[in-house]
Amino acid sequence: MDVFLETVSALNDETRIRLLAFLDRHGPLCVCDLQESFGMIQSRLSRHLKILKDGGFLRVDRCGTWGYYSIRSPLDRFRSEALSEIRCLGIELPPLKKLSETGDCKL
Amino acid sequence: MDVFLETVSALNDETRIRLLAFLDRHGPLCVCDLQESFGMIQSRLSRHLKILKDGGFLRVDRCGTWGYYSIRSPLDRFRSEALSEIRCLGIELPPLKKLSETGDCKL
DNA sequence: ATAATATATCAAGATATATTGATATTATGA
DNA sequence: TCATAATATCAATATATCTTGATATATTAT
Repeated sequence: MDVFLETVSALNDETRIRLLAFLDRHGPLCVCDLQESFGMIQSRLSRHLKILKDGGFLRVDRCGTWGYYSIRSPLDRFRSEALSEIRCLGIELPPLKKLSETGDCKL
Repeated sequence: MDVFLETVSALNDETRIRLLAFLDRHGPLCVCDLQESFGMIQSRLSRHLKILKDGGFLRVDRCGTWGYYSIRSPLDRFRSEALSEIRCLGIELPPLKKLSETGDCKL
């Protein structure tokens, strides 16, 4: 029950749905990229990304001081169905503004 | 986005998850049956049932003064997958205490 | 018509979640 | 080592949701 509720409550926020849609479209991004793209302050993004990660939707690849967030793969049936729903919503997303470089990190 | 959020937030409550599991198991029940089975006050149940109905999970069949709630059928993919998850949670449910009678109503 | 029953809705207080600004942590480069 | 940059966490406030008791609506029985 707790795990399911954690998954559901991760979905229960418009900001997080938009972040999922954005990461689904633009692949691994770090907090500063999202900060620039969405015009949100860093602590807000960091918090929502943690909730999405704990909810089983995202993975993080650390690369020095950068943390690259991306959709976890494979997703289980429920989370994957949730992502399909989100794809079908036709959400308007901001343009990607990428500041970070992957350098020699393997993503 | 609004419809999806309404669906997700309907799932985002332990009481409602238990109600879904209970109605899934025991078929159409009215508020007074659930009140007796769960030992909850009527206004609380009525509110949660409305949220589940608005979220697309339940239907209501009126039968005089009784309102019989049951899982809507067919459910779309996402809601159906959510219900599957709930079935797999192995939630402990209270025993059914049925007060109402369907009489000549067609359920 | 009146009383009794089932349900829905409302208002107030309690609890949870989101947002912000400040601070802490960690890694990189001079 | 020291300064800088990216990220995470904390504390305070704002906002949303849940619970409860009271009231309103609607149907049935007397």
